[in-house]
Formats: sequence, structure tokens, C-alpha cells
Amino acid sequence: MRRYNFKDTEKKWQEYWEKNKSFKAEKNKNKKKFYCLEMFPYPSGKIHMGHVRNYTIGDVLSRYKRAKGFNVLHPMGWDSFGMPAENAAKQNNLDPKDWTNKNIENMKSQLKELGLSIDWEREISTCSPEYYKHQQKFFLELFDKGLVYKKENYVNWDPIDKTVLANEQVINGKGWRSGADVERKKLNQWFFNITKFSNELLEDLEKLKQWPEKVKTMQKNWIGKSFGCELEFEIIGNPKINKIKCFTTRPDTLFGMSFLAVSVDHPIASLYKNDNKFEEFKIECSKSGTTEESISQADKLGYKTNLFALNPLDKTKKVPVYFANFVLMDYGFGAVFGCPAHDQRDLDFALKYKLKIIPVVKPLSENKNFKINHKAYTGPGIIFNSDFLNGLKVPNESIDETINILEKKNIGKRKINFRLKDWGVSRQRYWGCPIPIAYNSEGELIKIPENKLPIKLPEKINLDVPGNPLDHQDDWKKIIINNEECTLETDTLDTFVDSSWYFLRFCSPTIKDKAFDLDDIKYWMPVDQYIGGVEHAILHLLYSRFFTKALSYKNEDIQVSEPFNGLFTQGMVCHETYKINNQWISPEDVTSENGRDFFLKKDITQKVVVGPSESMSKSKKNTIDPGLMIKNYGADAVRFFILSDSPPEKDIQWSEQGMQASYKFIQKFWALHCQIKENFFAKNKKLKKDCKLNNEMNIFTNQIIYKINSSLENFNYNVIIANLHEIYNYYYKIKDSIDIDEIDMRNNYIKILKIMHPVLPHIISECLTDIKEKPSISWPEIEKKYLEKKTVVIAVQFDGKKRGTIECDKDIAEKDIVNLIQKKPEMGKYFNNKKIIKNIYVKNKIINFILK
RNA sequence: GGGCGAAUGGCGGAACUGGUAGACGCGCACGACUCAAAAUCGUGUUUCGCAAGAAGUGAGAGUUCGAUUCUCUCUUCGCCCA
Repeated sequence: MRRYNFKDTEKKWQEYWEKNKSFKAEKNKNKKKFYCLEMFPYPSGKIHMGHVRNYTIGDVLSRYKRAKGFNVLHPMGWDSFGMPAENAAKQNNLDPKDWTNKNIENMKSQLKELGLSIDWEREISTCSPEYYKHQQKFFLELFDKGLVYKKENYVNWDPIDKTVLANEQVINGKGWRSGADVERKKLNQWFFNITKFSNELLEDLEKLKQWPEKVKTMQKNWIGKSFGCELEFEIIGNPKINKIKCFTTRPDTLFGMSFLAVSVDHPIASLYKNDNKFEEFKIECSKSGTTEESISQADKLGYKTNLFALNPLDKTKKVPVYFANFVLMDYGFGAVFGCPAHDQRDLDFALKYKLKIIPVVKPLSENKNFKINHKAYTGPGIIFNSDFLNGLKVPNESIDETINILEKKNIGKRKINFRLKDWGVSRQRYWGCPIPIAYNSEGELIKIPENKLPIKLPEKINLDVPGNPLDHQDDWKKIIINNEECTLETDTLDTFVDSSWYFLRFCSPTIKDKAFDLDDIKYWMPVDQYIGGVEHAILHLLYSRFFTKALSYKNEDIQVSEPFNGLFTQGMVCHETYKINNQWISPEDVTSENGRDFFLKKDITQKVVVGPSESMSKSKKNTIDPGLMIKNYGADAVRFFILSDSPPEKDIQWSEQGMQASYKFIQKFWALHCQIKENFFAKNKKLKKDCKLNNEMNIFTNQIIYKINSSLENFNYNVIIANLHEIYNYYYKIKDSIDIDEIDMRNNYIKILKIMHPVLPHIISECLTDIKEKPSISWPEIEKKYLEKKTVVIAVQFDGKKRGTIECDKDIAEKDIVNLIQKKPEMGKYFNNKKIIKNIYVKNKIINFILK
């Protein structure tokens, strides 16, 4: 027996797959397709463990589906535009393109070392003009459909990256990439009209049966549909303004109104242009970001105007008008009425500025002296203190009935409002897809004509300039359109645009004149299984859904309404954190003898402080390099470990011990294979008959195929690993047995190898060819007769408590098993002096005696 | 503050539609091999108990012949939104 050499063997099979184009996907309408897609990576330089987990999960599924006879499309590409390239290039005086392409080459070879069953002929890269030229066409197509527009608005400005961030890219008031405090700034920006599809994006979530509920809920909340009404308030105090419009979901609390709050960006702000104190207030407000979150966390600030608003239901009541920092211009109409008694935010504001607090909803248990102190009442109840609304039940009856009244009086209108805002796609960066728009000398907007596309990025330019480097490219910016000299738009597109349609491009990756072939997407789309991190649950998935809908909007040729039929979100890879003197230390520099106390490798007198296990990140230095692991243990062992231990949707702890155990499994399995080969596959052996263990082996094999099969269908990949251990344990037990028929063993063992193949493709391919089998896999059929047992072990309960088990024939009748148990001496003590009131018998599982 | 989810040995985790809790792995203990160690192999490993046995799936209740699984209350943790 030779030791298993994973280095040579894995290389051999990777070359074999490449040479034989084993994973090439070709459209074949006679075959059922399966499109398996993992979220494509950003080419940052090296692959990380998150990639290993993501792509291993997808690879196991792809190989399984291929074995099952599906025509599998399993492509890979690169999300290659974006800031890190630009920053790295600036720091090291490189070209972003060179930096990116070098990273792609490196990561591609790393992915190949993992033994992934990818059709590399379909590789795409979003920074290539071959890709983004189609994106520019889409931009113009969406422009023509009225789904793209330009407007001036406040943006989240990242002062470090010097770019605009979408609301969802602002986390806790900081830029998601740079971590800088986000500022408010007014800019002219390009937008995609995603809100046009708000309702569709919400309703179509229902169609996505194979998506995690969690993700659907997150999207639902993000879209944020709310039912309410719009209201007009009469304003007095300044003849230039007589009305302000509001949106509210609680019109039934209108009699509790004690102020009206408007955004500092509201049109009426123009009345206070020369008011220094107002300008100061405005600056104060702009210090917090524009997200709902940062606004809600900021102190409630107000600026009292000389205006008053009349309560539309009782015009004898007037309330002051404030500018307030918690009112957003782009939600509703930038104005809200304040009802302190029933909204905590309004209450905080009212307490601060000593405004009236009038309760108008009381819980059923309270009387009409119900008072509000420091906690707003938002629960159900009954309307009071409200004239003709009194007695309405909150919330169902009161809201609806109030809107009816408002509509009748012509004061308000029923309205549905969405939290979702249009998608700002302008970025003031170089390394992104240029927007195919120019401006003529009058500043008019000109679409770039088809024959001038693509607008390619200029190469080898100076990036070390403030703001957008493209602004400084005077030669590049000049373009002649219809004999007129125009200036190119210098904004580039948000990289989320690049990833909003790449799954379509994979269907026709090399076609030149269009983004995809209709027939190709008709065959391959939608993606049957999409796999990626839950961190993209909102942004990327919502944008991709929008983009798909935008393309099929006014275009009957495209019948895809949802891009991803199935979605699986995998958990993160975590590792303990280490510190010395409050400095993070990499696991590579740490050593331990007992697994409890850790020391610095190069100086073992220095004790390392062990912190909690957290998701691997460069900043905490708790990363493990997959390249190194593959080098030390082999791809099969790494794949095996990353799937073991935890269910794929949950976080997994990386452990060196676990990694080593996986490596040992590979070695042990090879040793077992060699023994089985010698004992059962040698030519000079003779066949035997009536072997005792045949039946047992057949039962084991077919049961384990059944188990692995259902685990594969349900993403219970950690259970599959446990099953592979069981396979080893069982076959190790019978490997030298003389009580097994050779032909039977051979058949069973080949089946076993086949079901192990998706997880461990290299060693299993080697085992198969080693016993003269083909390395291409067809999934073994289950022989049902072996799933049905002849005898079963039944649990025996007395008064619901298990007291023992009994082996008997399958499907035994109730009276027979009762007889059998009563005759058993060890059961006697449970029956003594007691009467059987009844017994509950569940066939082949359990019998329960109720005694008295 | 709201929504969603989770809690099972020393650890990661199994358990089909309510029916034998703890599969599988790690760790640990003992043993074999060895001059010795590592590696490897064998045995054991929920807790209490010498044992027979009893208890046991975050806490408490409920439904049921029977609950890790269903219902309610609570505690803790995680994620998302605010």
C-alpha cells in the first residue's frame, strides 16, 4: 500500500478535468438544466475562507446535480470594478487594471486548486469593456424607458473615499468601506427608478418559495409599504405660504396634534434664507447623517418658526410649526404632524420644547382621565378627546374611518407610502463603468450614440488628484456627437450595477453584439440555486431583482421576472482572536501545547490573550489562509472540514484540530480503499455464496445512500460529513471479512465511492480509476428492498416512560407484541399487581402501556 | 423600541410529519505498540450512583398515553430594522 499523495493526485485530476472540459456547459433542450451560481468574488488578491465555504457548498451541489443527470451550468467571474483597486493603485503607483488582472489570475489558480467544477470558458470580468459595454447599453435602454433620471439631492458623502454612498452603504453613520463619518452634501446625481417597482418587488417575494423567510422579511421591511393618507394643513403667519402637505399612518390621532414639524430641506425653508439662526440650526442638523438610523439616534432638535398650522378637523385649534432634524425631505412630503401622546419621538420633542400633550387613544382598561407622562402610548384602544371620532376602535376601525371622513371633507386622501427610495448610482470614482452620457455646450444632456459605444475608461492616468480622477482627463472628456463638441459625464456607476445582471451574461458570456442571447436565457434562467453571504440579503439581491424587472419592462422577449429561484445564505467562518499588549496577533504567530494556554511562537515566554471567536477579518488578524491549508492538507481535506462541524447556514468555527482530523480521514480512507481493493478486487479471488454479511452490507449501503441523498437536497452538508464517517467505520469493520460475496462487495463499494464524490472529488476519482472504474459519476439508484427491514427494535414504555426495548418482526400485530412483552421476565416487574388500562401501539416504533 | 431566529454533554453539533435524546466529529481518560515520544490502533466518555436505578434538551406552566419537537409566560444570546 502506498501512502496517499494528495499533492500529485489533486493536480492530476485538476488537469484531467481541464483537459477533458469535464464541466463545460452546453445548451441542450433535451436535457433538464440546473443553473448553480455562487456570488462572484471581488478580486482582492487572495481567496479567503468565506470563499472556500461558499464555493465548496456550490460545488458539492453542482457535482451532485451533474451526477443526477442534470445539464449543469456552474460559472465563475469577477466583480472587478471598485475602490480597493483604485486605492491600491494609488498607493503603489500601479494601474488599477493591472492590479486587478493580476489578482484575478492569482485567485483563479487558487480556485482551481480547490477542485471546483466550474466551466471556466464562461469566465467574465465586470471591468472588461467586453462586459461593461453592454451595461452602458442597458443604461441607455433604461433611460429610454424612463427608469433613469438625474436630480439634485442630498447625499451621504464619504470624506475619505470622496464618493457618494447609498443609504444602505452607511452603517452606524459611517461609510461601509472606509469607516469615515458620513457627511451630508448636495450633488447632482444619477438615479435608477427602483421605486417604480416597489409594489412588484414586494409582491413577487411571494413567488420565491425557495428563499429563506428571513431574507424575504428583510426585503419586505426594506421596501416598507405603509398605508395611510396625505393631509393638507392650512398655514397662517406668512402670506407667502398657505398650505403644507403631510403623510401620516395615524390620521386617527389628529386631535392630539400639538405641533407641525418640517424638514430643513422643505421648500418653506427658503423663507428663512436670511435668518442666521436658522442657517446655524441647519448646519447643526447636517452634522448627523441622512439615514433614518442616525437621525433617530441624534438628539431631537427643533427650530420654532413664526408660522402656525390649523388642525384641519377643528380650525379653531392652531399649533406651532417647527423645523426639526428628525424629519426627512425624501420620505412622505418632508413634513409630519406631531402627536406627542402616541409617538415616542414626538413626545421627546414635545417635552423638550414644552408643547401640549393631548392623549386621544386610551387602552380599554383606562378611563377618560388617562394621562401620558414619559412614555407614548402606541397600543390598541379606543379614541377619546376627539369630538366626532370618539369611540372608534384603534387601530383597525379608527384609521380607516378617519380617512373616510378626511376624504369626504376633502382634506386628505388615502395613500400608500414606501420607505424604499430610488437608487443613486453615481460615483465620483475612476474605477467603474463610465456613464454613457455627454453634455453639449448648453449643458443639455446627450445620449452617446450606439456607434460611439463603449465609452472606455482612459488607461494609465494619474490617480493622485483630489476628487474624481476622470474630471481631470480633459482629452478623454471631449467627444464629438452630431458634429458638436460635447463633454462626457465623469461619474461612474455604482458597482452594484455590475453585479445586477452578471447572472444573465453567464448564459451567453462570449457573444459580442449583445449582452445575452434570448434563447440562451430562456433555457438557463432563472438561476436554480444562488448561494452567498447573508450580508447581501438586501442590497445586491434587491438590485438584481429590480434590474431583471427593469430589463423585461416594456420588453416581451424577456420573460424572466425573478432572477433567483432558490437562495441559500451561508454563515461566516470564525476564528478565535489573539492579542498581546492590545495588539492583534495572527494565529500563525501563536502556539499552544494544551489548547488552553497560548504563547507567541517566536518568544514562548509571552502569553497571548485569547479573545472570543469572531468572523475572520484582516483587521483582527484572525484569518486563516486557504492557500496554505490546501498546501498543507490538500483540497479534499479542506473541503471536508469546511462542510463538517456546523450547518452551512450557521457560522462555523475554524479549528486546526478539526482540519487535521479531516486530513486524517482522507489518509485513513485511502488505506481502507487499498485494503478493500486487495481483498475484493484482485483477479484470483473466487466467488462465494450464502455469505452472512451480504444482507447487512446491502442494508447499510442503501440506507446511507438514502440519507446522503436527502441531506444533499436539504443542504444538511454537515450531516453528510457525519455519514461519510459512518461509511468509513462500517467498511473498516467488514474490510477483512470472509463472509461477504465479492461481487456484492464490489457493487456496494462502487456505489459508496460515487456518493462520496461530490465532497471529495480528487481522492474518489483516484479510487474509482484504481479499481478500473470510470471517473465520471452517475448517481447510484437506491434498491428499495434494502430500506425495508425484516425485524425492528421497538421501544417499550410504561406510563409514557421508556423501560426497555424489544426486537420483533416488522409489522407485528398489537396483540402479538403485547403477548411477547408480558412473557418477558425482565418486563414482569412493571406489570406486577397492576391492570393494563390501555396501550398505545405505533407500528414498528413504540408501545406504551397505561397501568393502574 | 419593533421584527425574526436560536438555546441539546467539556466543545461543534445529530434526531423524518409529536414516538427509543445525544448520531458523527473534537476533546478527555485508560490500554496496546515503543527504550521513549509522536503517529497509529483498541476501549470508554450526559449527569448522579459501587450497583439496581433515577434524573435529563435555557427556566416555569399547559396540551398529550407520550414533547428537544406544539401553545403560553419568562431569561439569555444572535441577526435585521429603528
